[in-house]
Amino acid sequence: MEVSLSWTDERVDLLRRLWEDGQSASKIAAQLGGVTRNAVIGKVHRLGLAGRVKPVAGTPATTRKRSMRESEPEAASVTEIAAEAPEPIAITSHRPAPDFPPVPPAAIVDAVPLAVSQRVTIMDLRESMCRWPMGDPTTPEFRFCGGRSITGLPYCTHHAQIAYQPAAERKRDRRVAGLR
DNA sequence: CCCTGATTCGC
DNA sequence: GCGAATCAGG
Repeated sequence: MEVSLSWTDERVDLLRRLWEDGQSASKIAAQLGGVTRNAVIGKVHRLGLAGRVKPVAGTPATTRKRSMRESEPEAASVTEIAAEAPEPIAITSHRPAPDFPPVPPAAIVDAVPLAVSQRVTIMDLRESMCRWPMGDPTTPEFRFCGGRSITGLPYCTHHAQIAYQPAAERKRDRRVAGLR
């Protein structure tokens, strides 16, 4: 049967946690899988938990940009008033985020479909590079994927999908290598 | 150029 | 309700 990747309770719940945890929409999308960051943002708004980082009133960033598609010179009202409103929200100090699986299960490490990457040694590994382990870490032949990693995550988009498969989907969802 | 979230609107 | 396209900004 086809598991339609929609906003199930589980996925919405995960979305909530990650968002409130300060994760960016693109990272959340990468971990959810099957959705774009736009989808995530859209959902976040629909859930009513948007406006995470609220700039203090008076900040240039507060300047509301409306009328993108519509050149209608609408009088600013609700939006601006809302922007002026006091912030009851106590800014929860930056949590380094409980972070997720540091390393993928050894099981898949062996089954890694090395194909796209160039593989680098730990010497050449940079912050922006995928840390997906390839080979036996105890041997000098050990390498990392080295592909362009999602900022904030240790893996490239390809390996992130493998490492962060939602438990719900994982059991039968094998679309690992087939995204856009 | 990389990224961020915000908004609109056709579906 | 959903999310691509778009916008605005860092």
